[in-house]
Amino acid sequence: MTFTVSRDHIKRGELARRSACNLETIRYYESIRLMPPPARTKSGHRLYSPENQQRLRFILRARELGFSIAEIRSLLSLVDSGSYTCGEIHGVTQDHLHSVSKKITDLKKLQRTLRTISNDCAAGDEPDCPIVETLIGD
Amino acid sequence: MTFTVSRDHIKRGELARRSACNLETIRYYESIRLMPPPARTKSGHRLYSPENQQRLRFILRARELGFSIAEIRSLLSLVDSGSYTCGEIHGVTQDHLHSVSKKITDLKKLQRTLRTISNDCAAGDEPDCPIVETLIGD
DNA sequence: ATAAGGTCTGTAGTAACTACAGGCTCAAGA
DNA sequence: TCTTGAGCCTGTAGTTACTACAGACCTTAT
Repeated sequence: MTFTVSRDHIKRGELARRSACNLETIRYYESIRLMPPPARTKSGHRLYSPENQQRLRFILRARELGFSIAEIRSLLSLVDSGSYTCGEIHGVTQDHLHSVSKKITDLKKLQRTLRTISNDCAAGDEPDCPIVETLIGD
Repeated sequence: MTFTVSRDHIKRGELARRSACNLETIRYYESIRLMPPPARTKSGHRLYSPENQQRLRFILRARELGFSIAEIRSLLSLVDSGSYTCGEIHGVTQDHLHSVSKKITDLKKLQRTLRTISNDCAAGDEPDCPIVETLIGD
């Protein structure tokens, strides 16, 4: 068993390097219980099993897709339960997709407003600026 | 002068109400020096002058346009200098506009990816989910 | 006079990390 | 073997832009 451990298990720095994740982030995920407490060497260094490594990859991929920690926690607890359905996972994904779509809508509105007020401005050397007028208001 | 003060000046609660701003946010803006330290009553209650009120409106409008505190600080210091040009204000606005546009681009890419993986999923009662497969990876 | 509500200060909490400081431990070269 | 530099450990503070208390004081109306 110890043989297996020393063969497959890697330390935090190596895990960070392989997964292109910040070193401290791994410890952070452990502190918020997204990652389980890993095995340790006699002197206290963390040792990550292949399962640990796969779990971190899962988290990082979900993060790249913009899932929040709370959403990742939902996804993980579904997967951890061992009896999730496609529909449950799909639900979490759809919720996230809707929030992304809403953000896009909001930002586009902002973009239009900014373009409008920016176009009103000649961007010259004049000391009066219509953008400032807009911000000061009536 | 004291006459003018008691007539035009309002307290924090009233300012919050009139500007539809959270009460604590006003104090926060003072703490980070976006708002100047206002006059006080003898017993220490804050009294906001019309200029103070205008400044808060400026900040809130800029915030609605998505400007960060740092950007609002830039805008305000330009205005405070008394000798800003249209071009300078336009520059800050354009920078912000570009960051908004970039966020939209990034979110759209995310949206496409999420739609793709979401569409791969039948969302049924099956225990195998292609979304999970994607997240676990190879 | 008293009760209710407004204001004061300082501090802690939010999301999701990131970056230290100060102290061990480990591995490789002289 | 000794040393030295890299890596790892813990705990804590900083980031953004607020928001929400607690406990004390002030103000206003009845």
